[in-house]
Order: sequence, then C-alpha cells, then structure tokens
Amino acid sequence: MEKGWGLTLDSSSPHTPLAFFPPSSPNMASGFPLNLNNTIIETTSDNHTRKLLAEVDFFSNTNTNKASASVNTGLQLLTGINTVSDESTVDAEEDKRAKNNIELKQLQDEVERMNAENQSLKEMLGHVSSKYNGLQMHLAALIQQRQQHQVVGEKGDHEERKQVEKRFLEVGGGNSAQEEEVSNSCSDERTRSNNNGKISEEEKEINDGGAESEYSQAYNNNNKVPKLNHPSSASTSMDQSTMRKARVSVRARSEAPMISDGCQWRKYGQKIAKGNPCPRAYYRCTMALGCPVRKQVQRCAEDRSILITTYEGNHSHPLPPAAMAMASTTSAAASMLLSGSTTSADGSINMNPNLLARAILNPNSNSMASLSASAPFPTVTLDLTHNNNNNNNINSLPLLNLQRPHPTTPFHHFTHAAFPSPQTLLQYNNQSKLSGLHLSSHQQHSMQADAATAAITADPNFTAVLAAAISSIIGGSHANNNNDNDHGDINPHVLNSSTTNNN
DNA sequence: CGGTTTTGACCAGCGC
DNA sequence: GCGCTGGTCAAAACCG
Ligand SMILES: [Zn+2]
Repeated sequence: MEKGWGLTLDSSSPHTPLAFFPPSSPNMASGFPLNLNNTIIETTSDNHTRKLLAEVDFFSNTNTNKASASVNTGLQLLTGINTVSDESTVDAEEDKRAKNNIELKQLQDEVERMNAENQSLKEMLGHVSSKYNGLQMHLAALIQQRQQHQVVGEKGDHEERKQVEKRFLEVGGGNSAQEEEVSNSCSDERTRSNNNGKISEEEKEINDGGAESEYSQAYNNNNKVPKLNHPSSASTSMDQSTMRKARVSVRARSEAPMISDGCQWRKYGQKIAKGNPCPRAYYRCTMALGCPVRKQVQRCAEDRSILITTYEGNHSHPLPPAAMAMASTTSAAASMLLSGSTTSADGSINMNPNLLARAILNPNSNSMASLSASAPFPTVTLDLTHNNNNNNNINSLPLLNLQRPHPTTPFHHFTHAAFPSPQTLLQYNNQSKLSGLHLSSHQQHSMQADAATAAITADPNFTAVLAAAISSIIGGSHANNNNDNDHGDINPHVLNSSTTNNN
C-alpha cells in the first residue's frame, strides 16, 4: 500500500469541531506521544491480516516482537551464557547460571510486558487514527464549504462559471425547486403525514408505552419535526432533508450478508427490486432512538459477490470508533455532494471555478468523470471492487461518475441548499480487499469528464475527504475490536483474508 | 422477555 | 384511473 495516498495527515491535529466519539476511549492516554504522520492507514490496519509498512515503526516493532518474543535482542547475551554454562561443575558457575536464569526470566517478563504495552499502544493508535480520520474529514468538509462560500462571495470568474454552469446543467440536471419541494414536504413520512387516521401517534402512545411506540414517536419526530414544526428554520430542515436524500453507496466484494460498519442496524423491510433478483434489505440505525440513518443492502445483479450498501442520512448520536469510519465517510461524502453542488442565490453553482476549470482543462486529472444511468437520489458510490494493482500514485483518486437523475429536468433555480441531484459515482480502486486500498488513476474509463464531477474530485479538499473516508472504511473500521456486530458481517478490508470464517 | 427478523400489506410517486 | 415500483409499516415469528 502506498503510504497515505494523499492522506498524509499532519500530527498537528486540527481543532475538534465535533465530538465524534464519546470521550471514553478506554485506551486513550492523554499524552500519547505517537506521531501520526503518514501512518494513518497503516496504523489502522489489522496486523493479523496485513503486512505493515516498514515506515510504521511502531507496528513493525510490535510485529517483530510478536514473532520473536523469546529471542529478543536483549536476551542474546544471556542465551550465549546459557550455552556456555552447561559443563560447569563449580558452584559459582551454578549460581551464575541460576542468576542468569532469573535474569532471563525477568527479561522475558519485561519483553512480555512490552509486548502487551505495544499491543495496547497499537490499539490506542487505532483509536487515535480513526478518530483523526473522522476529524480530518470533517475539517476538510468544513474547509471546502467555506471555500465555496468564499468563491461565491467573490463572484469570481463569471464567464468560466457560466460555462461551468452550462456544463453542469447539461449533466447534472437536478430537480431544483421541485426536488426541494418534494424533499421538504413529503419525502419520507408521507405515509404518516397524510393519513393520520391510520395510526394516530397519540393513540399509539397510549396503547403501549413500549419501545415500539417510543421508537415510532421518536422516529416521527425526527423526520416530521423539521418539515412541520420548524418553518422558520428552513435552512436547517432543508439541510436535513437534503442530507437525508444524499446517499452514499459502498460496493464491496463480500460473501457476508452485511458489511460491518460498527453501527447497530435493524432490518425493517426487504424487497425484490426491479432488475435485480437479489432482494434488497432495508435497515435502520438503532444505536439511538430516532436516528434517521438508514441503509440498503443488496447484492449486485451482475456479480453477486459484490455487496452494495447504500447509506442515507446522518447519525444523530455519538458513534463508537468502530462506527466512525463508515459514518464519517457517508457524512463527508454527503456533505461534499451537498456543498459541491449547492448553489448560490443567483442560481449559480457554488463550485470553485478554478477547480472546475482545472477539471475541465486537465483531462488527466486523477478523477475521471462520466455519465451513467439515472438515479433518483444524488448518490456517491465508493467502489471497492476494483482490483487494479497500479497503486503507486499517492494522490490518485478515483473515477467519478456524475449521474443525472432526470436528464430533462431543468437545472436552474437552485436556491438554498437544494440538490442539483447529480448522482456522483466515485469509484476508487483498491488493490484488493486484503491489502487495503490502493487508488489508481489509471482506470481508463470514458473521458467524457463531467465538469462538475471532475471539479468535485479535483478539489483537494474533496480528495482529502475521500481519502480519509476510504482509509476509514478500509483501515479504520477495525481499529478496535469492540465491534460486537457479530451477525456474520464482514469488514471490507479483510474480505479475502481472515474473516472467511463466516462463510 | 426484549430485541431482531420476516413478510405481507400499505402508501406515494410515476408513467401510461 | 390503473398498474408498477420503491420504500415503509407492523404483526408475527424468531432468537439469545
Ligand atoms: Zn445512528
């Protein structure tokens, strides 16, 4: 694995804008001295299944320690003495040997202690790095958002932007106001909202104070409140709904029924979707009451070894580190999708014209864009199924297909934070699930690079975010073992290796 | 017994 | 209006 692939995270940790974790990471010492430079991915890797890089001194040490605990360098002297002392007949020598043995034992104990310490440090590092990933992504997202706002404020290169907008119009073709309207009024809870005769919430509340009603209530609140009770906070509700609409899809090869992402999910439905004989399962996050996050799990029709997991929404609760990877990924991707496609009041795209220009002018940009089939929601797809091995480009990032859900829908009037509804398909190549992620810029897809798409991926912030996201998915989700999601799930990064036990 | 899964029913949106 | 489809609900079954 190339180190960092653009994710050389400085140890100068950014201020923490969000409390991603409950401050209870058990092994998290306050004065943890490790330098995280360039080690994020490796540090989060599973030392049982993956070879670690030499530059990760910390882990290489632990690895060798593990293998040679009894042959540690500190013991060489003693072992030598041991062999010499065999033929001794003198008591002094006996004593010496005894002493040496004691010393040896002490040293061995010490080695064991150090091993244990290394182990715990490693875990700690895992925590730190996964935490860092999340923060990094969030920071990058914030930076980019600010940047875009700045750009819009400056109203820079108008012509360029017009051009860009034109291109985006051709490609993005979002739903504009219509979508906005829909998402605000009747996206999710249409059923409940318009036929309250079916199940009155109060009635249900009265009937049983049990978990279900509580859950339903919370669930209703969570989704209804923004649209019904907060007309004033239009923007936030808009963000919510658009956020809710943004989807992040992860494709990974897995025989397991579900990808382990550290969250707790409850299945609430299953459908046979059209065009795919494999059923699609619907899950809802149950880590907190009323958490709006949902996901769909479905096998790819063409290749049933590919598991497509689509996330929707943002968690409304703190997450354990194990869940941070995927959650921050989806969150970051969704926010990137949002921020990268929101428009200013004048209807122009809030995208950095320079980035766009760069993307347009540089067909050899790391990211490729192409159009693909329509999709009802703006979706970022992280494709972990590619197995290309050209993995030497650190900054290489992925292919990106921008999809337009409704090709004929006019694009104008993107006010507020409405989606232009591009479906952004970010594909990145991982060398293998075994060794982790290896991004490649050489995936030669079509070159009809969509401007907006290319711009998104050409954005260094986006790159950072995506890189962090990917690293989180690949290396972060197992940073700690307290993922008690034991439903035969599988971690994407170890699909081929040690976790074949649940097949 | 509480939480999860299963599964048929229901609903809204959309195209015809 | 009708049928199709995706998404959700919720009662029953299942499970640890
Ligand atoms: Zn959640």
